[in-house]
Amino acid sequence: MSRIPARERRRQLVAAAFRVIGEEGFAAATTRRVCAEAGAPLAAFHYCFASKQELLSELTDYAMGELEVARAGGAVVRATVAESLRATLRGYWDTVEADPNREAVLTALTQHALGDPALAGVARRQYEAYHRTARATLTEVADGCGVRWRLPVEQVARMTVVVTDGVTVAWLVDRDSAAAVAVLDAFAEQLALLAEPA
Amino acid sequence: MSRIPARERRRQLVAAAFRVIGEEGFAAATTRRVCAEAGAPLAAFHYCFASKQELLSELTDYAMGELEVARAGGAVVRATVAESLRATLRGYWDTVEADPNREAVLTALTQHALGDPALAGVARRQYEAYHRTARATLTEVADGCGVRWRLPVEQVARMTVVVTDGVTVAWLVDRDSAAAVAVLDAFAEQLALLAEPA
DNA sequence: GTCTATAAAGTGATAGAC
DNA sequence: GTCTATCACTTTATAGAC
Repeated sequence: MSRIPARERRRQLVAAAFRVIGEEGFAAATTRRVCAEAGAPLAAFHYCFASKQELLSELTDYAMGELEVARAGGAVVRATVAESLRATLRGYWDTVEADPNREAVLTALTQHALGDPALAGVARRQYEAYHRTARATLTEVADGCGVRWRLPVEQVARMTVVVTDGVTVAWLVDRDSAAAVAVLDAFAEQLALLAEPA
Repeated sequence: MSRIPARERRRQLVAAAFRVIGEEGFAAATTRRVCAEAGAPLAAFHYCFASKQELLSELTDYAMGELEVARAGGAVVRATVAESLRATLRGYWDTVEADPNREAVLTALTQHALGDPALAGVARRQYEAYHRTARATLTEVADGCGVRWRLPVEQVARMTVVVTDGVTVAWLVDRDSAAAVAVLDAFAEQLALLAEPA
């Protein structure tokens, strides 16, 4: 019938798993459910992936890639550091609200990886990517505003990841957007105090 | 054989589920695995609980109770607000490091509840409890130090939950205790700036 | 109340026809 | 390569002996 290349099938299945987990949670992502979502027969699964774990591993890469696309142009430079940080964090927030499922998938993957020793490295790589992104963005903002961080940028980056991650999870639970933005704005002001003229 | 009251059996099974999820992740918590962990036969499960979901619901209450016990005497009052907040947050952190599995279970339950509409209320209640606890602790600290919060205490509480939750998840992933404490200390200083003389 | 044994449904993974 | 049909196993949940 439809002669779809395996490469393309893989992509479809990963994207389908992404949607299923985002909308119905990790437990719903059975091979059957994923194949149905992709419009593929069940058997397609195992001639595209050696195992379900292989799909999950590729899914993590895919989700991180989606993240990188969404976060592109992360740093925003304005007149002051405080304003720049606020705009940057609001930019982050727009990417969350634009696609909440992506965040739900990422937190689900983290959680799953925590329980599975075979995937422990996956969660670590995920957070290292978060930290790397935050570090780059913070450096860009500081450079653009002609300031430097009073603390090691690694530490400021971790604070930022902690806050964005925490805000996101809290929002996934109660969907209180106003509260989320208020926290991010307050954090932007506090972060600005950690900068000094270069 | 062992004539154990159902009430006690329930307690044992909930505690067993708690341990299994904490150590091996949510997916490992099958009825079999939980019963084995509790030293109970498989059939014990269904004359203690109508369904697995009933256990999970009770488990959430149990975990929240454990949390309340661990966090008892949360507020610490010292000479200054900054010192008080730092001591209080470090007290929080001690409870995390003393029993990391409790936190792992709570994040796993949150994650699971996010995907299951039938349990959406569970996650919300969980976070409401977090916010309530944070609000009470922050109020206690402010009163003890003779200051008041510049922002509505609800917002300061949400900031605190965001940070503690974020720090905890990041630590569950990479177990970097020094980084966790550094973030909490920095946050304590920043929070102190949100207080003014009463 | 307590257990062994088993049912009924769902799971990841394959065999084998086309 | 692609699919139908099915395997081997695990899951939640029950029956029925003691």
